[in-house]
Amino acid sequence: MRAALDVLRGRWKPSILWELKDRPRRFSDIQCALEGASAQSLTLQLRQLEADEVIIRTIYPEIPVRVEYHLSEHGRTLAGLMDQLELWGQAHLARKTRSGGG
Amino acid sequence: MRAALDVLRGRWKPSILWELKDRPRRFSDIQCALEGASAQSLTLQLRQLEADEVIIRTIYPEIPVRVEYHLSEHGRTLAGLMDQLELWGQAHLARKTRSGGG
DNA sequence: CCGCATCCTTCACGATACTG
DNA sequence: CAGTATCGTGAAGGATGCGG
Repeated sequence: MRAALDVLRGRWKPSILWELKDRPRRFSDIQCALEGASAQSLTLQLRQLEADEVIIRTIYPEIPVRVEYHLSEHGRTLAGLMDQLELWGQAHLARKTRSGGG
Repeated sequence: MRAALDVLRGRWKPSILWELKDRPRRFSDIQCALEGASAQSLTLQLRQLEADEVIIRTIYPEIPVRVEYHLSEHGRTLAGLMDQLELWGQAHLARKTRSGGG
């Protein structure tokens, strides 16, 4: 439990997994999708996820250089949980709407 | 997604859900189980979870007073995810062991 | 385009003292 | 036993400037 929380520790980690869930993404794609995250934070958290073998980083030595991130098999199972978490979030919002609006 | 992350935001929230997963717990029980959490932090996070209707607070006006917390139905589904997260954490630790041990 | 180093702000958490 | 108010700490994150 502690270990899992540690892997997810960070403002953007869950969202990063969410973004990589269906397809690989470029650095700038992720930054755009996570509107509000600075390049510095993103890089750091990306590196940590990579160190935890949750995501894989691929460099394409083109000009300009292109870098893509995708989930490892290990990371895919974790992203699946993010999926469920998102569903729970939707139910939670629906509940709050009823509570606040009615 | 954002909504779900917001509900879980806090050092001890996931662990609190974890503790309440199977049975109701008293304030001091939780504080003991989460060894390292101060009463102040615990109170705050408990209140927030209560505001999000994830947990329910029950006061027994005995002497000394007794307070119990238990999951709402809504919270139970979230705690279920914590359960899965814990399983993932175990797999992750096993992987790291292999990685570290060679 | 990608990534890193540095500086600064934010804020969540912990320790303490006190109430009922 | 449970909860509240206040103060201090430290880590996480954001802005900026530079290099490949």
